[in-house]
Amino acid sequence: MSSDPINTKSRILDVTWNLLENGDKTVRMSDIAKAAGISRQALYLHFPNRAELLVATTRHIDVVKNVDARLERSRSATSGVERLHAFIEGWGGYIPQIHGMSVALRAMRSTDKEAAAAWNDRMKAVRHGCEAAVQAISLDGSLTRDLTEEAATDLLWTLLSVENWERLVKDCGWTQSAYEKTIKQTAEAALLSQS
Amino acid sequence: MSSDPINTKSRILDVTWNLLENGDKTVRMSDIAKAAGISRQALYLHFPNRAELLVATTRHIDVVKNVDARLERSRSATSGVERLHAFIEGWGGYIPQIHGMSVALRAMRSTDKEAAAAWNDRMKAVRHGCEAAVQAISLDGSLTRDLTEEAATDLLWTLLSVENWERLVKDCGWTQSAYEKTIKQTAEAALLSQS
DNA sequence: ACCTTACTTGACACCGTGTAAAGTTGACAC
DNA sequence: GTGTCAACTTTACACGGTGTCAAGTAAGGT
Repeated sequence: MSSDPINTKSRILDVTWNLLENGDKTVRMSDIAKAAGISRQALYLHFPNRAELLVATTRHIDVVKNVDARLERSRSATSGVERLHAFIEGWGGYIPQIHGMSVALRAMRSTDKEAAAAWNDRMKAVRHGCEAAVQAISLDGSLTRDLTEEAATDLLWTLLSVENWERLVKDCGWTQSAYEKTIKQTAEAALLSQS
Repeated sequence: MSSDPINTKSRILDVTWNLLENGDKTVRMSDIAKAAGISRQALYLHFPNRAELLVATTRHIDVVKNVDARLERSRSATSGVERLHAFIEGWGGYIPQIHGMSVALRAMRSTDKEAAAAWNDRMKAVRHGCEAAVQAISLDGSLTRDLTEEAATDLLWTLLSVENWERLVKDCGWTQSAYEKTIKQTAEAALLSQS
């Protein structure tokens, strides 16, 4: 055979992504192998274990979906509130695309240290975005006096969690736009001083 | 031996509870058995499987901590806002005591249907409390016009999730009182009309 | 003395992850 | 056209955790 290893590797990543986002049940290594058209063992020739395969898949999704560009778009905003809106749209709109991934990675957190670290890294990046938005609001002088910048960042970060998106969109059946609209309103109501 | 089965059963529940709240790692059936001073197999004489043991433990905690009384206390509130506050204190103050339990039950959701159902039931009860608070606010005429009663209930329910408590208190290091205070403020800002 | 109840010990099947070893097949080199 | 390398295959097995099964034991009541 001797097929192209790069093709196989990216095919594995695509297939893993697809299974995670569209599959209903838990995705096993054998499921991924079958979907990629290789043996389960061949999977371990490309990735040392399940955790690293999942982590590699997140990175792969990031590249394909260009998450950096998405999140950096909020940098061009002039006012704090604009920045807040842009960030909520950027991150909030990204969540649906990584949701399946996120479920799998979070499920591994309890048993796998590496998976936990990967997820935390990810969340730390989101927190940085939240921090930047809060600082922009603070610089405008419109941050509520009830919260320090740090507390405001924590709160916004919490508001924008994947878990909250899950609950509102998946459990409560909200549309993506209703989610974004209400989160924006809630974030504004919680963070801005009533002028 | 022939020890008292009721004592053994409640000892198992106590020990499970204790391990879940104070243990750092994943709690296995063998851990529980060892802590209860019985064999692993004897556990299966009292509970058919891990899921039912966990579910029974939640019910046990509810009884001991009197969760009903806690949540019903908000019924005596006169205004909608008071009711909201009482509910946030009641449920929000209960979360720390069931947190370990909640982690374990949520971790099982993906693999065990019964565990998922038990957790959902639980959350449905919380949602009822949220609904009652929102209706009280609406009756006062102070619900924001931006949200329907249902959407407001969804939002409050989301705000009061165990996951949000986890993030703010466990991950961000907030105190319990800071958590309660800020959630109250945020809920008010999001749900009340600006008068 | 006998039965019942609450347990014990030991063995084992199942599932999913990860490891190990030996065999196959295609591409490319010389 | 022979040899070698790389990508893969098949088969087999160890491990950890859950759950099952069967036989044995020890205390209490009648």
